[in-house]
Amino acid sequence: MATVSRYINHRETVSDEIVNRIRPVMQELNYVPLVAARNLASRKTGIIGLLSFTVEYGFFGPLVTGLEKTLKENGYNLLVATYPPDHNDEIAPPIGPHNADGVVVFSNTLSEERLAEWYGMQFPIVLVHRTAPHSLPIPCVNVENKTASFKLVEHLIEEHGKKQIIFMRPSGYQEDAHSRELAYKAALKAHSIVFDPNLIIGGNYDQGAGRQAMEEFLANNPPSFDAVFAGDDDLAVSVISALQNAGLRVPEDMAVVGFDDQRFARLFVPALTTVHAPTEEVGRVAGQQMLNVLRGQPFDCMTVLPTEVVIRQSCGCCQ
Amino acid sequence: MATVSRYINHRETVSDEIVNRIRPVMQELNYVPLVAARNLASRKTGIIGLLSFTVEYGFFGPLVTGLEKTLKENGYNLLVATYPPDHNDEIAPPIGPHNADGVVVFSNTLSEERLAEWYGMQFPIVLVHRTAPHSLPIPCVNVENKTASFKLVEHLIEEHGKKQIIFMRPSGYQEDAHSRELAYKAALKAHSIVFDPNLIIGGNYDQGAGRQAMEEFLANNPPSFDAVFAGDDDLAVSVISALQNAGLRVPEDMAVVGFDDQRFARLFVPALTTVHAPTEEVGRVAGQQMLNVLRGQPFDCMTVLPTEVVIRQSCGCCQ
DNA sequence: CCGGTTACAGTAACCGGTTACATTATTGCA
DNA sequence: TGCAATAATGTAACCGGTTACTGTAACCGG
Repeated sequence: MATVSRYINHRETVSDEIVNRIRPVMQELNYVPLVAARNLASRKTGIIGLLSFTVEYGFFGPLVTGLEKTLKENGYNLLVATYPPDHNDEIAPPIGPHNADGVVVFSNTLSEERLAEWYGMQFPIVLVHRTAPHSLPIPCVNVENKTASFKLVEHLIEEHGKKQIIFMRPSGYQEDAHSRELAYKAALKAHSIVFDPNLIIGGNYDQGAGRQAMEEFLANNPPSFDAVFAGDDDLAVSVISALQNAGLRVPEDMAVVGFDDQRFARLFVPALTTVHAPTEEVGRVAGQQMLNVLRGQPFDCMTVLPTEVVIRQSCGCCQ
Repeated sequence: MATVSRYINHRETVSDEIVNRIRPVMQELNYVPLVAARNLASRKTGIIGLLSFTVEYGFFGPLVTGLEKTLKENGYNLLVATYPPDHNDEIAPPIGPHNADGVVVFSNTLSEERLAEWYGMQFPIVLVHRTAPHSLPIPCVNVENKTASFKLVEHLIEEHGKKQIIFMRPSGYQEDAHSRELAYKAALKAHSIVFDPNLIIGGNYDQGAGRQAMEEFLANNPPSFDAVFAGDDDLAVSVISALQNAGLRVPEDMAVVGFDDQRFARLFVPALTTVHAPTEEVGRVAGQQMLNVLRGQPFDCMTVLPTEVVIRQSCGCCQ
């Protein structure tokens, strides 16, 4: 038994003779080791969890692609669970030390106490699009939000002479969104534009309902703005839809820009001016950092992947 | 030990006295049963797998939402793995009897032999967007493709006088696409339009590259068509993009319709005329059928969820 | 030729629960 | 009151691997 185990796991050398004895029998019996038994004995599950605040966001697909690829190549499976904002973190999360070897967290719902608890028991964690508390040296993978957002807003101001720019907060309002908002304010300030708090809208809407936010805003305000910086592309698209419904032309009357450069961004009409975020790469890097932690190898506490402003048509360029 | 186990699993009645003795200790010890141990002893994993040919498709998010919700409510976790067409089904799939209690299959890559093998060993399977071989009475969950597609094409013919309608095959070319194509041909026939095989294009392109397919087609052919039925909304959007790039207006010069009614469909400009497919419901039903199989309860071998034609602008209506 | 190392194979404890079965306490009824 | 039936709890085998440790044979240099 032990020898077969050693053979299967390639842990120690097994003589050719024995191998030749084992292999045909395995074939014949169609033998596949029972994962549960290995798990119990080895105290490992071969599973990495992904705790995500949603799976609907356009971001999710590429993230999983990158993550799953990296993990699968290294013998791990991916367990997926949503952990939406309304989830109660008092009760144990669906994925944790009891059923996984590590968890990638893409959710603000998981409390810092829980993170600290897991960190304390040496349970591997990787955060994506979220920063760890200072006291916890765990890997975080983010995209560069500020510089790109700053440049994007600057583009609206400098190239298109926009002065009254709305910032629309994405629903869920993750950390990313906050950084983008800060950069937006910084860009205004750098160009001596007074920040108007009334021009920050959204934040508490369901997915895809940037349209609703925009419609409500239009209903209550005369169009006292000339551009919209939507916190992500999903939002940008629905904002454009709302504006056009209201009889405004994009980009002629109103510039709209987004963030993420999701798949449809280049296909939309008008093609979205946005910021390209390397989402699949986020997944790959998160997977790699997780592997590093699992193997006790050094890892980066903070990875910031580069982003790039992509100028297309929705800002008014390239007509 | 046994009593604690019984208490935790609520399998048999445990006296209040013992419960009051167990509970505080569990609290104090922060006790969480080790899943691997329960798995080994109970010969169950509490995990349902999802084998999907891709996770990028717009379909994926809602499917997972519905599936995960149903499963989580019943104490199961969701293990996700891609099983793309280039995957070799000779080697054991990443998810199977060795590490899950059942698998939801959304991929053509998993061979019928494998299905038969699993069925033979009583391993629960649910197929989504795929039909089981006749010999295997396992649950399949599909959406109604034919009637809706027929009506959609009929709409193009009757309301908009279209006669040369392209059908664009989605990449991957799942069963759904085939049904839609058949319905397309049927609709042509019903209106005495001769089917032109040159008007079937696409099928082998990467995601989002309906644009490429369209561009190639345009390059080789003068626009000898007046409408496009794209096999799904992803494709429809990229087709529209390609047409507009080529100087054609949609819907004035060319009608384009899709299938799925993905989230962005109503937001796109022009808003997509398409067929609404209840994707999240597919996930829920698939989850429910899986539960039925797991519990030995009766299940439906074929569920066809209703779809509905949604007329918007890309066909030429509602201008 | 011998003691010591090396390479491999075998043995059995162990991982942490579940569950069949045995045991004890309680209840119901003649 | 006594005995069978029932309910609650305890005991220990078992799930199927991994791995520390033991045993054995081949190999090595002196």
